Amino acid sequence: MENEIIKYLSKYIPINKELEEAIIKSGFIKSFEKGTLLLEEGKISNECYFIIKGCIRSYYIKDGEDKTTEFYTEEQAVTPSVYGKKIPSEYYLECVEDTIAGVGTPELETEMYQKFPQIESLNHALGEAIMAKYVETFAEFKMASPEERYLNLLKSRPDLIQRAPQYQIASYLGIKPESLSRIRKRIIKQKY
Amino acid sequence: MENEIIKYLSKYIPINKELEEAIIKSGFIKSFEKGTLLLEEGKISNECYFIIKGCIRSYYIKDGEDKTTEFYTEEQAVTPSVYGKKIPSEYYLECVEDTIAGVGTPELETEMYQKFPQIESLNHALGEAIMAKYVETFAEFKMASPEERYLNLLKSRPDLIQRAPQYQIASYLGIKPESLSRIRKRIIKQKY
DNA sequence: TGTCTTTCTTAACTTAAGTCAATGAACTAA
DNA sequence: TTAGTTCATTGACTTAAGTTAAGAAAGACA
Repeated sequence: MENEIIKYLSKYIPINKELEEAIIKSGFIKSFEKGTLLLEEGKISNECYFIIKGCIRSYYIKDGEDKTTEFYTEEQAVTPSVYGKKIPSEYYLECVEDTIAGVGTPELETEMYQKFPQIESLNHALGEAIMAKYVETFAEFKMASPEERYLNLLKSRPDLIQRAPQYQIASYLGIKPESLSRIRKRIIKQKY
Repeated sequence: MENEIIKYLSKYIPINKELEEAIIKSGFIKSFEKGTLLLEEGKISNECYFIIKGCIRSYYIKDGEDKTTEFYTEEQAVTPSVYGKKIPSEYYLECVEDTIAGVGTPELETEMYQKFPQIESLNHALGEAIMAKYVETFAEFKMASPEERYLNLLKSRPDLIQRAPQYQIASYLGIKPESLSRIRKRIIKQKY
């Protein structure tokens, strides 16, 4: 499993043996059971995650309802907005499946930046790429109707629809579960 | 006007005289008339902007309609998703008002990073803060109804409603101009 | 295997957004 | 100042999402 993360990172920067060993030996790769809460509302966060295998979602509880705002899957980084700060989180992070992830802390980060300054450049470049993609996702979301959003999701992340329950997908699309159910019905009808 | 940008940057990193002068002398601060297209669909982008005064919006033209996806105002950075890459843009950038902005290029960035490595750390920290805020904005958008989105905007960026025409605000909120008009009417009624 | 719980679907009804078309208001430019 | 344009509002109508409630299907677990 360490191999996967090395393979992924080497897409972005050259990784030599020394760096590779440092990453593996740091022992920062952990596994979590489905349903594990990695972060809760009101709690402080000192960990960020890089998913090697599995799925994590972020959700708010608003008006008693569970509102999923993001799904993170393989090769995605999960950085709580309050990570490393001393303010309480407004949302939850939950493992949707059994999940294996690299776990980062501010201390580990600082240590790694000092030993391997190239990592800060990597993080910078990576961050910009993620930001650009995210801005695009938001734009698409705004421009689309609920039905179009579902069709977009089917194209861009078809696996998600299998991996997460429908009521979570619904709030992720900004609609109610009943509406998603009807949208699915409508789409199937139109096909035949 | 150079003062404003120095004042802003010094919120994030200490800026000494030498760095301050380098920024000012680089002559990268320019002004644009209202209506100026800073980027067009299909064109390559080699510039990013930091707004000192004014307002820039990004919009797509989809199904013949103008869809505003973002408004950028004072102290915000505008980095086209294709900035510095050799792929054509999918959207437009337009000055909503007369605008004064710092204009960056990949060359200038590289030069500055070499002369003042602290800038890369600044950019990294800044980028993370912007990302965190953006993720939150997206989450709020998903959880809110069109009416709530408008009320949120009234609270968070009341100036925008004065500065940009309503049809642009409407698509920014993910709705049609007619609906925004009715939402406004509804809100006024409820007040009295 | 059968029970309990959670999730999904369906139906009837309400509410609000989309659409189309017309009018009114505000802004531009000759 | 007026004619032309763009933008905002309104009305009538259509469509789809929200709401509430009930029942079916699927999963979890003893």
